[in-house]
Amino acid sequence: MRIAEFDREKVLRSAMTSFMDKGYGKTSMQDLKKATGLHPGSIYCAFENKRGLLLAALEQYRLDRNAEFAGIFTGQHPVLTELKAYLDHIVLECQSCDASRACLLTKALNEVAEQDAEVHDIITLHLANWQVAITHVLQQAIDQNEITSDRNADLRAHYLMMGIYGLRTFAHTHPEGNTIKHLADQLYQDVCR
Amino acid sequence: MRIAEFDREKVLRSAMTSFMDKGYGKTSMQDLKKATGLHPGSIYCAFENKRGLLLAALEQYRLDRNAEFAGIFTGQHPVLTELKAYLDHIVLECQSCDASRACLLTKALNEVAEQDAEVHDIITLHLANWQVAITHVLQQAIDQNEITSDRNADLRAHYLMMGIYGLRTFAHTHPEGNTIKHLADQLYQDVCR
DNA sequence: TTCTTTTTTGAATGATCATTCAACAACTAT
DNA sequence: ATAGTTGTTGAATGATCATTCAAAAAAGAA
Repeated sequence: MRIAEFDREKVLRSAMTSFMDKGYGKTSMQDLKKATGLHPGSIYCAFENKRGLLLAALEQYRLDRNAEFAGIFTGQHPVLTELKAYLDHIVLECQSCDASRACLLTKALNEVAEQDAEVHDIITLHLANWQVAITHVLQQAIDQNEITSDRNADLRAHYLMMGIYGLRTFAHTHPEGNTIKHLADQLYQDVCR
Repeated sequence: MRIAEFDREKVLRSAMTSFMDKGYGKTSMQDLKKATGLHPGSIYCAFENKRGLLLAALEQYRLDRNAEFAGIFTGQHPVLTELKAYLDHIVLECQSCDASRACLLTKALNEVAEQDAEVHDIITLHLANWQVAITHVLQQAIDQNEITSDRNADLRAHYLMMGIYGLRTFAHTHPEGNTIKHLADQLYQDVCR
């Protein structure tokens, strides 16, 4: 026996940012070697493939995003307060210098999912889980009479997700100023109206 | 002298759909040869580069989109009626079987714009022009008292664009049913509220 | 027709890339 | 300590790709 020397999470996060910066296709094994510090052979030993590394990175991304979500929706504050904080968090992400480093899911969805059914399914599943979580949040808000029930939680969740997708794309071409913040604020109002 | 044999618009539209289907990076010259019917040498003679072909395809896409826009906003109907028709048109596009063939601009923005400043500028310019056109439409609606002036046309235009970006991404994972239609209808209401 | 210019053809080129592999090193268990 | 197993190294491999090029073909000008 022998234990692998590298820190799996660090390696996967490095791979993640490489894939987000250059895209999956344009990220060469040399890029990945530089980014992760792993030699080609080690990558193939640990992840079988460049594609295997992508799958593992997607899984790590899922874990990270879930942790982030759980860290905001703790239940310690009113649901809507937490939802607002969640949107503000996304705005900051869009405004950060590496906004183009956007979301691994949408990047991979655009670039590889259409050619790779398994990747498509993984991403679709992850997004579906995200939707369930958001629906749950909005259902809580309805149950606690923070918002009305004339539009159900599912509909509101769909709309919120659409808005967040749009915010991210919008940020690609409008990184300056606080346009993003304004849009997010109105999105919040429209979802909770 | 000798005149080129191929139909430039047909070639560019073929290249467009190839780039949209497989992405710019994964579309090989062989793919382009099959799609356009042009041999590699001819492509290099006419467009200098694979990248030159992308630039030409982006320009053709711009022309096509502008024509489409002008065909809907004719001024023959009330502005808001035309805006509704525009959104319905986008919904149909999202629901069509080749929804993944989405928008060349957002695809290229995600895949190549971050690595290629000129492509980024071209896309940003096109999107800015689109924004101006949409703002103009909404300003008309305000001037004609079809919507209130408590939110200005710019803000409304930004929100509409964000929504359309989001619709397209959303459609990638929810092609079924009329969720897209519902979302577009609410987007319309929120923009015009 | 004949010359000139431009396009077309498709094989050749050189670069890049993912992947493999065999030698080597490190760790565990006996 | 030693055998066995597994991770690491980095050069080699074979495939793929964008690009080039020289020969052939087509069209207009003379």
